[in-house]
Amino acid sequence: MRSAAKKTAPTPEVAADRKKQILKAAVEVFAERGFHRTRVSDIAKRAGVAYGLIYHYFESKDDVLNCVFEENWSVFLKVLRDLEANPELAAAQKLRSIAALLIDALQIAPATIQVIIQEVSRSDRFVHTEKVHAFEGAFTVVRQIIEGGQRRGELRADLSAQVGAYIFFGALETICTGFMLGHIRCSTPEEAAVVKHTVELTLLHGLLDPKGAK
Amino acid sequence: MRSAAKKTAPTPEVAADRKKQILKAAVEVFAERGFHRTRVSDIAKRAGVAYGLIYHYFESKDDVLNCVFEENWSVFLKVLRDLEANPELAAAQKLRSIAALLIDALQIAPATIQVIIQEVSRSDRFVHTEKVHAFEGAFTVVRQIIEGGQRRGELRADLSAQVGAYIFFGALETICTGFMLGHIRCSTPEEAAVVKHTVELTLLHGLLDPKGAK
DNA sequence: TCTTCGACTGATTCGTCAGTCAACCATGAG
DNA sequence: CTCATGGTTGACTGACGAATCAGTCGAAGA
Repeated sequence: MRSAAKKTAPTPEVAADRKKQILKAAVEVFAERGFHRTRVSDIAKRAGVAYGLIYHYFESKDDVLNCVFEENWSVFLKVLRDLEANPELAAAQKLRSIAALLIDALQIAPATIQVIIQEVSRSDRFVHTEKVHAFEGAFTVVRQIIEGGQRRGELRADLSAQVGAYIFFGALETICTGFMLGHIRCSTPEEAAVVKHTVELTLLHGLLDPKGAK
Repeated sequence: MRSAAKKTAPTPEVAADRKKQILKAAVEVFAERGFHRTRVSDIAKRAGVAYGLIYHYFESKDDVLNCVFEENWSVFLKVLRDLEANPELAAAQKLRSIAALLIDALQIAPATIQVIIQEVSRSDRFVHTEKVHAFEGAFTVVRQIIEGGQRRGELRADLSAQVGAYIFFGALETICTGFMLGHIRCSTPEEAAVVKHTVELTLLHGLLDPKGAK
């Protein structure tokens, strides 16, 4: 009981709890069936809540997806921005950290990652312009990291930071997909280390064997 | 008027033409609005054909998408397999060729690429298992190329070929996405060259500047 | 006790398409 | 000329699912 609230607080955080409860259920079913194939009634059922209540807390089905996205993406973006702004770290180290962040997140909250990657980054790209902007935010950070590294001579200057950032993100995104399909294992710290190591070698050092005969 | 047909050719290839005509229209509208948001009537309208005729040539709306996919993917896959089997080429060269193939295709048939990437590779992954298999085909080829390169000492042996293949494909996929969003320009040979060059440097040589201070 | 307020319910409404089908030509054969 | 064949048409139907809304219930305040 949250009796502490003065007279004007009948349900202080109950509402917040309910909303979270619904969001949690939504993430689960979205991850299982995909946004388009889940009915609002599926979310309600999973949350153990009446159909109509969804519309008490959310504008629409789309709004539910938006909330899932915004709640998580803003956190991710903040971490990214902090990383980028840190002058102590080399560009390579920043990129490594981002990759590690995502790969670790896969173990902690696979469903959430899956929903964001599959349902938000993709679906109806041209309708939800705001989401494209959100992605651009993260994307810009990576581009800036690369550009910074190039200026300081840490990274190759003779490539497009723009395209490089796309490659970096694309690599991570597809690893997430591979994980979801069960093709890439990274559920244990050891497996995750292999993946991180491969990302580092491939993107930072290159696939070519430096000792290799040309 | 197609009066040319002799007596025994009422509709020999007219049917094939019609089918192509519908497929072409379908690719266009799928690219514009996405599979889910296009109505069958949109396809019909674009093709300048009656609604019902779609169902004369195709089982269902899904079947239309399938045909788009299969017609193009099989071609792509064949090229990939031929590349992989060529003992003349170094692994790096094979990977370069694949990247070039895709980047060039972006200029020739952007809508087709877009549909395959956006609508097939993504949507309803777990429903259309056949498509996952198809993708695995291409994906396996890349993994084999990497493994071959590793065996011959051309590529680093201390990384997961599986994950590497995912990174490679992910990079290319996202470049396509960037192109579709208008963020990556590669419509002229010069622009395409920049992109190819960046792919090569990033994935084969690594982002790190070899001269860079550690 | 009575009233208010808002969380909560779920049957109903309403729009949207995918897919069907009966009728319509055009052509070629008898 | 007549019939048959098969491509072609588009109005129609049936299902599905998002969103609504009239109403229930319980707790807090008067």
